[in-house]
Amino acid sequence: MDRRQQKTRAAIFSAFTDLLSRKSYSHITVQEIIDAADVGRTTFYAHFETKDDLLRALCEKLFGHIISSAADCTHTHGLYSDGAAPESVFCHLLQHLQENDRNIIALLSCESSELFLRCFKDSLNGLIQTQFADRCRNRDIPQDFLINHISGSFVEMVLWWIRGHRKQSPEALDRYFRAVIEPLL
Amino acid sequence: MDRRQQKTRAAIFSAFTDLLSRKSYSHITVQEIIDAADVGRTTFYAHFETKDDLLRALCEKLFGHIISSAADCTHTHGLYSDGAAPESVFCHLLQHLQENDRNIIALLSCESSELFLRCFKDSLNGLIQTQFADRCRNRDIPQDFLINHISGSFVEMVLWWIRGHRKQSPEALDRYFRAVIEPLL
DNA sequence: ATAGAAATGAACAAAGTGTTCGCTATCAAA
DNA sequence: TTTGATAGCGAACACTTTGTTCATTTCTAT
Repeated sequence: MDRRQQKTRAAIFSAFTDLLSRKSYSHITVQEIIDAADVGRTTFYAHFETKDDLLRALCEKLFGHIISSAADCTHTHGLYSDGAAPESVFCHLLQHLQENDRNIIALLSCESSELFLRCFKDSLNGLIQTQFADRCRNRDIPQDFLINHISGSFVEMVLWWIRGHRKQSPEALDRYFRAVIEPLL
Repeated sequence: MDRRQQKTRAAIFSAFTDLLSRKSYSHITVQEIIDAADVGRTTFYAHFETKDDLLRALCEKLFGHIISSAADCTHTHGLYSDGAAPESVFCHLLQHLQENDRNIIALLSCESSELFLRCFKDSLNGLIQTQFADRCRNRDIPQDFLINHISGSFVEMVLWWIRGHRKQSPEALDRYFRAVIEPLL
């Protein structure tokens, strides 16, 4: 791909992320993004159809990366390394977040975090579904209820963690999470 | 209060709710709300400062009602005195939703449901805190983690339920939920 | 019946949207 | 190094939306 394209695309993403940390999505104008990214109006619209399209692209980039990275981790380590090693997909995800992977934390703590959280959960749901399908054949609770419960409460936990300024280590959080989830498997 | 005020306020809420079922919050214009509610432009701005203000007022009305009703239920036993009396606050909340209380379902299933879900969870958090504060102090899991886990996964469950077209009865849902939550208390 | 409150519609400036057009700068490949 | 193609630029565009003002009409509470 043309270097120029990459450069403007990156500038737009960066400006957008930056603006999101200061004001809500709906109050950000395309004009502001253009000004902050210092690109021509025409250039913006050559890359993205609308502001919504930009948001979609950003979500895709962010969560596509983090989820596929987590999926890779399960191929090499398995979903849980029961007992012995402290490594779980959840811990892996949390560590990625802790490292502020691609400024994802900023987006999950911004005023419009719902947008990203919802997207995060959707991505996560797919991951959990493929990885957990066999493991949660649980008594009288429907499987998709359980899948939803796991991905839903993981996302809610992340939000709680971030809102509380990430005082806990990923490992501690992982312990808490497993304490509330593992009894169900 | 002046009847005219109540009437326009209701007309605006109704039009807004109606529009939300068809398009996303950010794509709804004040002009559309005005047209749908059939009120003057000046009248709208006499009632609400902005579209955001209208959203806030709507959330307040909806969740203020449902939560305080649930809180009351815990004090007044015999509200539903037949055989299928709700045994938990959760069941009570679900039954309220099932009765499509104030069109709340429409708002929780609309394109912009994140906005309402987040507000729902915030209201719920207060309720859960008062209800469960004494019951969940028995572990190496922090109490506010647990409170967040409960309200968070309840809200996520409601979303799952609504997205799946509410096939389960409130009672069945309540059983599932208690199955994943009660082991922790 | 009337004073005060509420609703109305027209008009307004300001800001934002998404598009077109002609021009320039940059790139990749021959 | 030349060259054709691609990307970016900025001005201008017609358009919509916003939030406000103001004079006027209608309703309501007492």
